[in-house]
Amino acid sequence: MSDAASRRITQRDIAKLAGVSQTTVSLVLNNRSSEETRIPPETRDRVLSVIRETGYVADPVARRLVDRHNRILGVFTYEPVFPSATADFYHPFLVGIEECAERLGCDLLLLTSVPVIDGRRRIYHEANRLRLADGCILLGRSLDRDELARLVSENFPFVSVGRRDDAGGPVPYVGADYGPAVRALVERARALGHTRLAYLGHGEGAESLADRMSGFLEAAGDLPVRHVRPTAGGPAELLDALEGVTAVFAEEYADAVAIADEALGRGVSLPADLSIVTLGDPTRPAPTDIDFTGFRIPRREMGRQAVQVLTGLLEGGPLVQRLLPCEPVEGSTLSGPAT
Amino acid sequence: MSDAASRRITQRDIAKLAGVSQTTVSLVLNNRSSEETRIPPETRDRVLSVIRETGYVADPVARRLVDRHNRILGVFTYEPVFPSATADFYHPFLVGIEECAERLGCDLLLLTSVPVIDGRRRIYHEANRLRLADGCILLGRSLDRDELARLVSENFPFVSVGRRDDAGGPVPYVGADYGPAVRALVERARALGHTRLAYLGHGEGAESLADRMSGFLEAAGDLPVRHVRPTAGGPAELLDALEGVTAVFAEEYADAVAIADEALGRGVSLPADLSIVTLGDPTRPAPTDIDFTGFRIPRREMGRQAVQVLTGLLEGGPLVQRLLPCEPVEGSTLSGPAT
DNA sequence: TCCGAATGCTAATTCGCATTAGCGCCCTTG
DNA sequence: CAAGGGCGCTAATGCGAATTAGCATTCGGA
Repeated sequence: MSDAASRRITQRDIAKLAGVSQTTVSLVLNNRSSEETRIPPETRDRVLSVIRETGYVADPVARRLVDRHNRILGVFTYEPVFPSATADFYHPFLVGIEECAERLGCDLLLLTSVPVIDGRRRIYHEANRLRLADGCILLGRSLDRDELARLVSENFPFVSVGRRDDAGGPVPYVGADYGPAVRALVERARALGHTRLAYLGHGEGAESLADRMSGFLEAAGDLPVRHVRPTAGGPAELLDALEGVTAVFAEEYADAVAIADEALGRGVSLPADLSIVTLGDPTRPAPTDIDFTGFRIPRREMGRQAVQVLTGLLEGGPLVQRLLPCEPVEGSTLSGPAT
Repeated sequence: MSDAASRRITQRDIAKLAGVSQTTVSLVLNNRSSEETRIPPETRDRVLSVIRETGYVADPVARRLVDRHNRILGVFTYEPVFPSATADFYHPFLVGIEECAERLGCDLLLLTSVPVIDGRRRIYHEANRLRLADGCILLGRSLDRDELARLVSENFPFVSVGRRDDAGGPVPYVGADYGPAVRALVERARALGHTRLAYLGHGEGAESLADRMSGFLEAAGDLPVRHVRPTAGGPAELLDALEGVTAVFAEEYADAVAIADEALGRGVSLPADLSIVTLGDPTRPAPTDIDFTGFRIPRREMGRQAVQVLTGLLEGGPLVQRLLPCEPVEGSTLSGPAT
């Protein structure tokens, strides 16, 4: 390509054109006329006009090399964002992140180049681009423990979206407060007279799942509870496994839809014969007309606040761990059990 | 903060630890044992093991300073992505862009920090961050002509998503082929017997609007057409302005929804009394249960191909201008006119 | 008239990495 | 034993901007 022709214009070029030194150009650019170094208006104007004519802008890369920060925030998504299945789930987080970054005058570096190793994305690899940013926001249901620990130990500024257990030290996060949200739903079910409850989901593996499960168990108290894992088996098997249960709490929205459809297909009436409660937004597309009772994850707000916490960190602020309340969704799939 | 403690580890540090020079570390890192410079396995292993122990990774910033490119693609969105109104419209483009960037091992820099001046975002301003990326993808309904011209004249590698008129030179783009898509719909309407057609929209201002309009006019031929601009005035006024028309082609999905609702409210039956055709996806949220006849903009594919074209450019490839076909949507709002 | 201070600028260095040129060592060979 | 040549490494330099230290001027005051 036109190497010479399209070479970036540099401060040296400006300097030559204005008949001054590169230093002066830099000084003018940064408005740094202190006691020690002052530039008379004439010179300053001359330089400025050359800059205007040429349309020069400082190379952010070189700048960054010198002052070690560049107002770029990295965004790392653990689960691949494609196919768009999960994209819809992650989008609101990104919207919140972007919104706040915009307000703060930061750009976002989407670390999309991260290679997938052993079925998951890895931050650390030979061409690690993370440090191009001042700090980083980590997104994903389950983050790699070792990588998290390494980030912590290297003292790299980052914030996780979603609560994380300690990883060789406390992990900064902005998460959703699943515990109270789930408890409230379970308590409501109990108040309505349900005594045969089931938890449909893994309930472990990721903090967000464990938090739901523990909220469920707490509120269930000494009530017998059934734990149905949506591993193999289709909707039919799942529904079979729920025989006798009057209220089921579904970790995954899609699972709720699946068993609801299956139940309706069998002539079971909802919620009279079976109450179904969802514990969050769909992470997979799950088309349905049913208005499920449950709660919404404050995704956008989580994104927003994650950015705030991160920039706070960058400015030497404290390590923050914050949980945001989930918004209840009234819905129509929870009622008293048929007597 | 812990300046000294948390200072990045550099090649020099590695060099000291391994008892070699910084040069050697760099050579080992880049596998550059040529005829001239070769590293015996012992030394290489020693260096590598230090690198492994320390977890060193090269600073992408410094690297970029040297080789003048960094596999980062800038993404510049003209319209602010917030509030999420427009976000939903732009999301698919981003998904396509991200998908392709991932495949190519590129990261994406979302230029969110761009200031809004005179009601619109501007690329060129004092803190222009554009050049941090190797090249850039421009997104937005209407791009600023002057800025576009400047990008062209500066020979900065970029690709527009959406067709653009020349701006002091041809503009590389991947756009939607509105002309044929609109023509096909108009022709279908004519074949069904419609003779009183209307175009609801601006039909100018942005290339994408002008393209729709000209497709409309071409296919309308010598038929009288009415042009209704959705400026001031609510749905009622718009519908009034359509008196006597049997088929209306709406530039904006939301406008189609508005007049449809208004028409239904007045007891007009759709499509018997009035056929309504949409010319693209909703750019604003427009909730409706109506299954409009029209077409879909291949947004995701446009994003994907924009990335391909951009990386092509970066590798010295040709300037590409490409239009992708829009996918027809059968829908149920176009039928023969009531006789 | 001469010294010291204020003024207006620049040379030199730094950031972390890549790369070119070339230095010193050892081993061969005539 | 000296010359020649391969081997293994390093010094030096550049990328573009920021910054520190300090060099020339001019000017004011005694």
